[in-house]
Amino acid sequence: MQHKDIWRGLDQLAGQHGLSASGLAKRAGLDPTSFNPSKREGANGRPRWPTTESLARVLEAVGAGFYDFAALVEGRRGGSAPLIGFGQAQQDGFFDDAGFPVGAGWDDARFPGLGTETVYALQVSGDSMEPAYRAGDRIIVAPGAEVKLGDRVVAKTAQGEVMAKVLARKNTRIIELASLNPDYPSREFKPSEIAWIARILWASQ
Amino acid sequence: MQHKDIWRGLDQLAGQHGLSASGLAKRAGLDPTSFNPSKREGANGRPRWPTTESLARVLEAVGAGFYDFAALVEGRRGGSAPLIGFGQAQQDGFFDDAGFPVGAGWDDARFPGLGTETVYALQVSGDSMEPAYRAGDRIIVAPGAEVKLGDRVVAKTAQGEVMAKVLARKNTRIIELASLNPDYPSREFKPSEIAWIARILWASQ
DNA sequence: CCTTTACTAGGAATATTAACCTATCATCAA
DNA sequence: TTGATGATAGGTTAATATTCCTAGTAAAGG
Repeated sequence: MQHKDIWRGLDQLAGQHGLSASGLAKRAGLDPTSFNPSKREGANGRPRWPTTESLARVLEAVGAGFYDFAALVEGRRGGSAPLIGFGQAQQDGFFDDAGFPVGAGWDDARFPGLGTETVYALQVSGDSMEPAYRAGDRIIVAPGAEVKLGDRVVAKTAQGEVMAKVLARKNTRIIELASLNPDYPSREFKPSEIAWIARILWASQ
Repeated sequence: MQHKDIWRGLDQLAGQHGLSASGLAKRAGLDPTSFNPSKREGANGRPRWPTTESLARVLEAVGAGFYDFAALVEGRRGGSAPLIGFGQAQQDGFFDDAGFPVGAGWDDARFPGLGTETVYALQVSGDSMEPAYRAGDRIIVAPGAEVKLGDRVVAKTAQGEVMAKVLARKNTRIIELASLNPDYPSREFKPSEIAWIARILWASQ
């Protein structure tokens, strides 16, 4: 996080409420010159950081949350995390001594299902889905997500059976659902025999 | 947002990284006394607000985001979803016609790693981790999470190797990491040969 | 067009936090 | 048990942000 990110967040917050930075400061009971663009860096080029007290006053004045403000500052929504490949993870500089991610080499990856879309979880019992899913595992399912061939899915038949499978084939005449365990045979259905198919996004470990 | 919320957030952030507030300040290159409980209010009772510059340094030092910190400050708890078992899912009344969850029978389940704690993602390449993880899969790892026997973990050796395993045994003399594929043998290490172990929370599907 | 208000730059004074320092107690390792 | 380190309280100094003020330009309204 850079100081200019905070200033940008303040500008965006002001904009969301139809205000200038000056107007935002005024509404918060601060001096209207407080957030002047010219005052965001000192004459020596040193960045000026708005205080958390000023931020709290501003957020109070426009009825916004700190969490919402932080999303503006970071230009991000929920459901993302730093990401690298296993290969890069072998190199120095990606983890601190305690194993936490550090450094600039991490991408920021959005993760499907972890933002605001509707998801639900199903808990596995028994061993009928091993080795893919063990008893007690929880899978996160996104009913609104696009489903492609090869995706792991939860499907419900017209008869009411709910199962976890792999979508092997889907066309106007047939829906083939392969077993998660390749030792078991695929099952084929007519489209009318399937009530819905939803993509599995995540499995707990 | 009150000033004490920010201090609480800082304390929680410190705790997540196994630090005291003093240790957190120190790690951020600030004076270790900066966040002393005694300095959070002035002698006249006026609240003291940490500067955004100090926050930025702290977040940089522990690799956390401003957004994550804001969630701590506001006590926000993301990362939950409706949950039922696969058995219940066979019954009527849990899904609408399009497969979205409906009805009152769903529990609300919190999901580790999907709220505010620090997590990162590693992307799998190649087929060396099948059948547990396929190429392109992403696993979510929580460096601060408690690790128990039987957990799937990412471990880094003192030599720098990073691997995904199952924690089979851990005591003062030996750390045994079992392969995710039971056809492969376990590996045993002296504790000094392991730099860190972090729990895998989720695998993409 | 004129007046008022808003926005912005810039400087000095004021207020507040961080840095620096000292001291004490607690914890950990040898 | 001893010594080193960490955590905490508390005081002083240095650094930094806000407030207050002035002035110019822009925008809005009559």
